[in-house]
Amino acid sequence: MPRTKISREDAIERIAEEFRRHGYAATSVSRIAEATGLGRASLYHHFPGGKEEMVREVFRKVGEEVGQILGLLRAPGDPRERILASMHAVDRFYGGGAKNCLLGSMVLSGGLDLFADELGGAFGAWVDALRGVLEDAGIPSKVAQRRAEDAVVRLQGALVVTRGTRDPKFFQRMLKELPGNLLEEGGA
Amino acid sequence: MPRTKISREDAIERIAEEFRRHGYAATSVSRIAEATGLGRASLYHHFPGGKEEMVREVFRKVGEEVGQILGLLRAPGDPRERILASMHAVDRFYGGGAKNCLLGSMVLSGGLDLFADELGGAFGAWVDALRGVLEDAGIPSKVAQRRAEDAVVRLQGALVVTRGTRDPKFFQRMLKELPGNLLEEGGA
DNA sequence: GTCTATATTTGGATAGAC
DNA sequence: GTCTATCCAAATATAGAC
Repeated sequence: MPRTKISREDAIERIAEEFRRHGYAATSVSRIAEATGLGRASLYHHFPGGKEEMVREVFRKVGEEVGQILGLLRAPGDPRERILASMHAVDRFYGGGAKNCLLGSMVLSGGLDLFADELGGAFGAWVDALRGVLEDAGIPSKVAQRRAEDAVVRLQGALVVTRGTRDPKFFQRMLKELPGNLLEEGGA
Repeated sequence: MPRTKISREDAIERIAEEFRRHGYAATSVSRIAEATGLGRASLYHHFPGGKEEMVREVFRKVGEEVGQILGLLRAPGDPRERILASMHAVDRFYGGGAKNCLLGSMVLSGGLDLFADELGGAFGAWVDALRGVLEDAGIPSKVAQRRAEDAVVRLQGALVVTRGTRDPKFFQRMLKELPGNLLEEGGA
């Protein structure tokens, strides 16, 4: 049998799910121990910095995954195809709406004070990548910026409402309509 | 001088602000004591049920305020005027984007388990009131429902992003554009 | 109604055996 | 790497004097 019951990356993945579900403050180390099956003391062996190191590692891992999605937007190729590919990735990333957004959770759960800069930067990275692909589609920079911001707002809102109502339709619909909203001919 | 330093309703208002800012789990009774100037033991005198009663009272009060706003939507009169009046009220209610949505906070901060039904119902009440005013404006029921849901999603998203980026423009813009989005001629 | 003091529990974190 | 035991701080909550 393996030395460790669970790999570090798998543990971080489970910890991430706890933070997404319950927010920063409500996620106790005991809870994390249960979720990972690792025992409190073992957790401190793997993450000597305690809860703060755990959440930092979660940010790092989630950041990498988001980076993959943004990479799809930045890749060469037809803008519409890039957007559709990224939407597909977003769907998987959020488990079809079942998973919360870590950013949103942290914003509303006491984690904001600790990670204010990271949070602001993450929202900005999304907007920048979306604006870039829209510019590639020939959309003027100012319009592209506005639509990109609107898309991020809708994504966040759909996740919150989906979770609050426990009805995934809000997330699913938003995902389906976003490409059209982003690329439409109209002025706004 | 008055018997009490602060009225019950004023205290609840301040407690609400703490829950909005920090979420349920991160809002300690000590923090509430500071925010209200009431002292921990006094708080338990006013709210024998402790933290849970405090948050219930907050829900009740915020619910009343939201009821006022929804009343503007349900009132007789020109639909556009009713929407504009409610948007103005929403602006005040959220302090121009400075105040978080209690619903959103509770959804992501450990309060969800305790108040799942209330939360779902509150989102539904918003959608129903908005759909009603749009139907009064002659918009078909199905389209009205969809636009109403979209408006609630945008509102929640704008509040999250505004708070995460500490830039009120997301909220302000959403508020300004919502009446047009709701009433536009187009198909969606 | 408010205060001091305190009981009780939980959470974060560490030490040291294995 | 994991475990038991433990420390310490903070949090919820209560008792009782004023």
